[in-house]
Amino acid sequence: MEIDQHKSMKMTPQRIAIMKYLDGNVTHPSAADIYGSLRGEFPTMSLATVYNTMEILKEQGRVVELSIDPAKKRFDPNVGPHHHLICTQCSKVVDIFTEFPLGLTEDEKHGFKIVGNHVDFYGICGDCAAAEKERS
Amino acid sequence: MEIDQHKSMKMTPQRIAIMKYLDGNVTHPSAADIYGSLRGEFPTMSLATVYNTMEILKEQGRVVELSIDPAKKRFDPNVGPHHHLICTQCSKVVDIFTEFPLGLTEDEKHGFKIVGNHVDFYGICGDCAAAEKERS
DNA sequence: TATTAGTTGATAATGGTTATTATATGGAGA
DNA sequence: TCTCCATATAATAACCATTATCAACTAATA
Repeated sequence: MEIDQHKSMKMTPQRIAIMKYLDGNVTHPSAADIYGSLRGEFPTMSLATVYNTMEILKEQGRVVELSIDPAKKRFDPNVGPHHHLICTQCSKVVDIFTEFPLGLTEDEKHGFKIVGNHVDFYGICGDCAAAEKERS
Repeated sequence: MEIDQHKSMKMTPQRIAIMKYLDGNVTHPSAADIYGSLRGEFPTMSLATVYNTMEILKEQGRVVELSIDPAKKRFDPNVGPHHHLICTQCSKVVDIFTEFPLGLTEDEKHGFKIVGNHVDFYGICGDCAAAEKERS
């Protein structure tokens, strides 16, 4: 994520820290994750600042909001086309960059003007599988 | 949806009504949608009963919970393999039954044991496109 | 019909997100 | 560099979907 000047976005230490945190981050953090990671550096930072900043980054297309986790929003600084592997136990999300042929006929589009697509794979991640084996 | 006896599920008028409402329903309703649609018939019904019933139907595999809408959970009584067309403006969700080749190599699985997948297409539905044209 | 385990409905509690607002400040212009 | 003000921050209240609690009720079985 380019941490440069941007039209109508005043750069503050908090925003710079959030953008640095997101740059190259592949953990798909929630607002609380971001907040928690930056509290050490900015003890007075508010969760509202995180949400506010994410909203702006979203509008600028520098971040994508994911609906992957039913419990909370998660954010993805990788805005290029890619797909996700989701652990149904621990909610871990891993990026995959495989491309799939996802063409639809006009009929299959049901009158929609398609602008994008996304593939989610569900499964059990290695860590959770190991933990399960451990318990048995 | 078969509205028959089911192991460890006591059939009540409320549950029967919810299951009838879901049977063949393609609107991917939220708990509030279901509640609102049945209030006329059951003025005393509680939202808690809807959530409780959906939880049981989910456990029984008669319904799938969707994370498509960041604002609320939505439910899909169609538990067979299919994909979704999602309107980014009105959140309408339309089913499509096209099958795509979605194989992953072992490397691409990143240690996950894959159990399923789902393709979401994003776009503007016909109604929203028409409404937009109207305004301009 | 009597029994009882499971369900309902009312409502409180929870947790994530959004709104509000007084105070502080980044950054453009003097 | 200094001033000024539009905008951001932080604290916290409000909001809303979901979950938890529990006393009263009831479907299912004997």
